[in-house]
Amino acid sequence: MTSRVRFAPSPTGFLHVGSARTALFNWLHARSTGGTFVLRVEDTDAERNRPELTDALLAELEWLGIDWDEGPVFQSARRDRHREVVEDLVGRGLAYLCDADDHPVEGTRLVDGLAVRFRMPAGETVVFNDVVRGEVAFATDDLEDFVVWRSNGNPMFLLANAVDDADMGITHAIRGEDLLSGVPKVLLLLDAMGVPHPTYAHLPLLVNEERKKLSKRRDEVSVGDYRERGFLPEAMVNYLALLGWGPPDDVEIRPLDEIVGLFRIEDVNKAAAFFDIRKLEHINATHLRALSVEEFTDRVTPWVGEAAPWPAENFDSDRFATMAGLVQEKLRTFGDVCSFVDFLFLDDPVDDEESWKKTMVEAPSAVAVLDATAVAFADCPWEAEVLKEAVAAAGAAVDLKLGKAQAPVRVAVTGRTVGPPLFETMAECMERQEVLRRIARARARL
RNA sequence: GCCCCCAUCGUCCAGCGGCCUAGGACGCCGGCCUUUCACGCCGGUAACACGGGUUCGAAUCCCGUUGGGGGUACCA
Repeated sequence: MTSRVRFAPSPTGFLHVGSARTALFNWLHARSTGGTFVLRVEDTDAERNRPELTDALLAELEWLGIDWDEGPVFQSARRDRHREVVEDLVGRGLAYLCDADDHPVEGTRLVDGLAVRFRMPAGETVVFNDVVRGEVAFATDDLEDFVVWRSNGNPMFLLANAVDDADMGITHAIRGEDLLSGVPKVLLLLDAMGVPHPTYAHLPLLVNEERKKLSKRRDEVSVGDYRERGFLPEAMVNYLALLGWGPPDDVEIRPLDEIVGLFRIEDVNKAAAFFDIRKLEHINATHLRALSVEEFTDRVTPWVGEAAPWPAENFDSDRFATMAGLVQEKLRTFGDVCSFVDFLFLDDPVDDEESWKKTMVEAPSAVAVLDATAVAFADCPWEAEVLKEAVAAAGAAVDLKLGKAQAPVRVAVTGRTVGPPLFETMAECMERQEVLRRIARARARL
């Protein structure tokens, strides 16, 4: 039998990184076993359900490259079927009506104002074998009669979940560990319906630095936020795959299709995993460097658009394209790009205080280097190699190697100690007069 | 409170009874390379929670303790 898995998010309007990891592991299992990946939107809570929230969710999945074979199926559209199952349960005495005070009510007709509770059998043990956790057992005596149908005429998610998994032929339910304790109830429902159980695999939770489940309130959990900060989808899924699973050959950074070939749901480990953004950044930077210059330039361009710190009319796409190749290997995320190229499009470079202090105030030779450089730059050929020699000579005159000598020039021209290769940048992207003006501007401040 | 789950470097992953004086990656600390930073390379730091068993032999199996987490809604 070929596997059928499902990702069943509730429509919250954004994709949580934990949900994305769950979706990814389901997808990986489907793709690595030739199975089917079904998308199901669990929107039984009508009050919170809005179509645009689902759209946002699907867009993020698509961005990550997680595609689905069936769906999205909306649970709310299956209400009649859920009701039918509940009525059957009530009819057979396996569930009963109850009022707002939770008092049982005689009768078998589902009416507004009355909820339905499933009758928990006494003295039984529900056992199941979880793919990642092994055998798990619950005593029914520890469980209470639970609501399967709400008094407002909608099914509870446990009921809808059980019915839909059964009807859709789901073979593997792969999801977060926070849902583990709901399993016995679902199993009892499945038994009552007389259908087989899917195989469960409960993934370890993603936690924050306090080892608590990632929360929307205090943690950065939105996949969309990472996208907007300039993370690549291929880096995002690569990192997510590493949370709770590891490749057998220890090669962590690799394309998704390779992971598909290596992934096995039974290799997933049990312990909670900390979402470490520093490692994500490292993986992102590595994927970034692997891009061709053309593709890098193409994909980074949105980050030098509207949000950029310079006047829009100053932007020059040709100069930026030249610069792109020089900064690609230095970025960790696309979001970093402006700080590497802003000096090209700003009327005056930013004056980074730390940089100024270190290379100008605390460097006694700064004045000499700047003056000598200005003289040399005034009428030399405007080529990287020539500019480099000029600064080297200016430095040598005061006993400084090129590394030290270029620092004040770099800060005068770009505003910062950190940036792209200086001489190439000046030769290829800047006018001689502008460079001289900036050197003079810095000189005037000393 | 009750139920369930978890426990290897700061972090993620490897280890599934002997190959472990515990391996890889991120981070961190040195060094090299170098026009800054970054990249790359070299080296270093750092862990089997504790206590009992089982076994010739345990990070690996069992029990307990401690610690952490999740669940306990007419949310999903």
